[in-house]
Amino acid sequence: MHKTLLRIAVPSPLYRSFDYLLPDGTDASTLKNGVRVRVPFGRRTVIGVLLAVTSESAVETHKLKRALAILDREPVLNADVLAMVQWASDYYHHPIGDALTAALPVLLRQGEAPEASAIPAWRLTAAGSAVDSGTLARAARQQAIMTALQQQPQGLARSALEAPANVLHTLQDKGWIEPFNLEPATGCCNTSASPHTLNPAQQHAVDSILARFGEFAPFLLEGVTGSGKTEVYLTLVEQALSQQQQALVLVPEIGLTPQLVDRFQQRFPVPLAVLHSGLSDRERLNAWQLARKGTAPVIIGTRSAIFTPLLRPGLIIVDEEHDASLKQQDGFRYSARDLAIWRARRLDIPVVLGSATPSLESLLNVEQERYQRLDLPERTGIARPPTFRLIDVREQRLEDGLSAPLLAHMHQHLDAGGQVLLFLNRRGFAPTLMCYGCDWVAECRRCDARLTWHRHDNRLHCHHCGSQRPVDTVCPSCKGTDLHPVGQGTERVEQALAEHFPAIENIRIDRDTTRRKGELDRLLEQARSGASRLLLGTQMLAKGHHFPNVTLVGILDADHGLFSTDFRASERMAQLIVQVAGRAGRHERPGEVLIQTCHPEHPLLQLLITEGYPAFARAALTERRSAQMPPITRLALLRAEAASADTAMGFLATVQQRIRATGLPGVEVWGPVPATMERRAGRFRAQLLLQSAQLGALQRLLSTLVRELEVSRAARQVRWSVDVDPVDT
DNA sequence: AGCACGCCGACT
DNA sequence: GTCGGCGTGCTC
Repeated sequence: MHKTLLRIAVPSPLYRSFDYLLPDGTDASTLKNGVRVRVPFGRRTVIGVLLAVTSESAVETHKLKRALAILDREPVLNADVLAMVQWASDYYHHPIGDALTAALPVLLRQGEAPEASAIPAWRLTAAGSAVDSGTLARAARQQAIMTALQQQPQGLARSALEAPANVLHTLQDKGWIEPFNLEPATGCCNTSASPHTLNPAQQHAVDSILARFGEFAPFLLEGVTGSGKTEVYLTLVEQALSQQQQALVLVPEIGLTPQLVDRFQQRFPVPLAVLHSGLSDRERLNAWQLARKGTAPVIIGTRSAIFTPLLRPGLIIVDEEHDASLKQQDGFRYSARDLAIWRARRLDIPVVLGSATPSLESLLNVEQERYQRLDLPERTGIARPPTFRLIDVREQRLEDGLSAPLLAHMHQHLDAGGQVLLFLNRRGFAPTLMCYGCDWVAECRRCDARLTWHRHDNRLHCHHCGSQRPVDTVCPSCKGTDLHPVGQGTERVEQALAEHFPAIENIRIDRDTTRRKGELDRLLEQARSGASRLLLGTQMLAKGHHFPNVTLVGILDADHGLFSTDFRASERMAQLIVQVAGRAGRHERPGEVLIQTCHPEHPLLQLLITEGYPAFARAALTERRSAQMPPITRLALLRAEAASADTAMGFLATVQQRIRATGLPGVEVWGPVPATMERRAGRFRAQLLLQSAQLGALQRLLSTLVRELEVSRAARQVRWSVDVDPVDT
């Protein structure tokens, strides 16, 4: 029997592939797995991906339809990516067609040819170059465009300008700007190959990894902030390039900053393929294509870049491997870090996981000798590590969240000419609006959450569903007017800073102040240059930015992570504290870190500040071991969401009984329990926790579960999903 | 997820 | 009389 059937992954939420007859006049022997195929599916026509050419089908031959057309000669997904997605679809229990869809650039899903093509762009005309954009002070949008283009003489992609078409056309009518096509793979090669010397630890790390080029070898590169991890990455990438290989670099969302890209761009005289969320579909396809064709030897991207096909793969780097954004939080819930390991094994290449604060998962892998650990203990230059101190705020009267000792230290450091960075992971003015008459608090109508008062628009915002409304002036409960903001957000602290330090310019960096494109860069530049000496911000400020003159870091509220229902909360708190602290004392001046807390006696917090992250991590791992929690055991969640709490909980209760009845050895079932925030955007959420010491047992249970749920009538009353290795529970 | 079929309530 | 509400079923 000839192999004449096509096994196709079709974009749908179904946990199976579909078989088709060959299109008319097609020779099956020329087909390669991974090509796209247009097929009839139900009453529609869709684009699927060829998984295999086969001779047998579980479906009777007369029921098979004929595929309409083969869209590619060469696979859009090469063998390793195709295999990786199939493995991930299995492991994360996500439908194969949907998983493959997530791996393909949008334009390829829509049937476009996989060719790079020109990008619509704008540049200045000769007349435009002569214009003083200061004269456009009354037309802010036009001015922004002109300024941007004057900084980029070679022109900017339409999508990078983020300007409405009518404004562009106004400028075109004035004869100042003109449209043109930006060719793919241009705009590279301004390399300024500076000589760089590595310190002994860096050199040792580089040598160890280089020795394993060409084979599968996972490394954990543990380097404190400022120890020069990036320089190690650059040297390794340089080596890969010199061996005609490509390097794939994964970074967390917030880590993919223009500074990082610049650093790579300046080092290598080659086109970079940069994959970030701001790209248009066309730009994304182009970057993807440059990677696949081997034109771009270096690919930098966030989570989804792990699916980029590479012609000559040589090295994978995952920076900030502990970062939660490497795990997709909805739909196809894969971990880009874990897939990177899988892919490197399949490709027989080294993979480097880098972090100043490694995940307990990776540390356990080191302990079990699955990963080789490489340490970068020293800070580069003459910088010394910062000193830590806890401030017990139970004994303090807090003025707008700032304790007296913290204020005193701030004065000291500012007087000495230093820069001060304050970290508060809460935006808005106050996280609560409370009635002092009856203790009523303003809550979201659609979520189980309090509303945050934002002063800039004087409205109450829900940070979970995005809804907002005017601030109450009368208490809806007791009709009193004694309503007060309680607690501190960054807006409130910003105001307090202005009162305490009127002579010192401060800047606030959070999602609200950086909404406009380019604003984050502008503020960061202002911080870096020292123009502002008081820096206040949320996570955005904590991750990956260098502020050489910061000598004091204040963490305004460390308590969030100490007592939480999520077993990973303390790990995340520790990582954040270390990361924020890493902003201090990076130059000649030693830094100081002050942490405000109501629980200065907390053992993990104590350990963290007295002995550092490695000691903290060892203790946390011991805790996980006695609690039988990941990474010692494996975890999966069955999540359910419905319009009513009873529906969601009832469904999970049925599933739980079903599992109990079947009696699966080795798997514990906990719950169902309502989610941490049970109601969100008007929907009720609950989850069932499945835990096992054996991955195999857990996986088998999930497989049967998913197969049953797919056809279960009860399951159609809810929205359910499986989350393997969840990062928040 | 789409998309159609199907069987009951208020409208031109 | 029909437009349309969303329950149910199916996709090689």
